[in-house]
Amino acid sequence: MDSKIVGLRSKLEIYKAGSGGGNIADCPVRDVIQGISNKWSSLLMMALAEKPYRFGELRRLVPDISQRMLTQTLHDLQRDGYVHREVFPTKPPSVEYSLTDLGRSMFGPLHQLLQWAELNHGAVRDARNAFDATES
Amino acid sequence: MDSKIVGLRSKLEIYKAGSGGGNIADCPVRDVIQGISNKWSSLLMMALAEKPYRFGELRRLVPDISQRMLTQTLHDLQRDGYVHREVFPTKPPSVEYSLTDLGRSMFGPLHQLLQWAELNHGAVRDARNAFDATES
DNA sequence: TAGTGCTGGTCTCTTTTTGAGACTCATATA
DNA sequence: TATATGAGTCTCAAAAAGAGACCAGCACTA
Repeated sequence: MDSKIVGLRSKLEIYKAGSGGGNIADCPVRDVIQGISNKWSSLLMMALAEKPYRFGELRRLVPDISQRMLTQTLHDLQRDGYVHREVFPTKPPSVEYSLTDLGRSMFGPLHQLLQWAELNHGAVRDARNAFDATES
Repeated sequence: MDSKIVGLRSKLEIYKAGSGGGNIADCPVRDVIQGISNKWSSLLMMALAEKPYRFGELRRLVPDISQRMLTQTLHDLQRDGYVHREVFPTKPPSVEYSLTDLGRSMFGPLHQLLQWAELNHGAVRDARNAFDATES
């Protein structure tokens, strides 16, 4: 590993880190990122960072997610260790989803990104409008 | 961890911010996040954060992206104002992609998330293994 | 007692998105 | 003449996502 001065170190090495031969295609960091870089993950993480929610509550909170994708995204987040799923023996049984410690840990940096988006969505919208105006 | 001061305010409000009636479905923050929460955006942002690259260089750098998705993702990143595209009149003409100021600004928080992934991919892998062991 | 609603899903079908790979075009080199 | 190059586009197949019906068990209502 040609790790030089930290600041000059290729940022791509983060993606390559641990992948032995340096093949960027099968890299653990990329694997982790792709688990949370999909349409619904960050939205559900944000909801659950506020407080635990039940399945139906999440569905009402995010009206445009399909039941199928809600099930699947929660399942994936649970599998990656970000979300805890607990069944309560009510009638009918209810299921509560909450963040794990790992999930809260990951939400830290994710939250920074969300705040950036909150501060800069105007700039992004302007860039889109400018781009769309010149391309046509 | 991410609690006290900011935590009293509903984190969901970031997603709702600016959407008037509070409908989470058409929210500018969500719109921005979904522009960068896809399979290839963060990977290309990371590459371009290192230095500008040409189209073919990016393709070789990320061997498992299709030419079609590379074109499209770069186009989307350019439209959102993160990436600058410059054509040089060589023969055949070459095209260089680089981050804009907005892109570099966004890469700050994104980089934090990537570093989290670098530090914690072991924990995520362990969680996956544990989950896969118990579900079967 | 039959009907209705609640829960958290699954199943199937259709539409959208992505991937694989051939093709373009003008030039340069073998 | 044949082939390579750079930056894409085009077409077709495969995968993923969306829409919406359906399921089970129990409680409440008519």
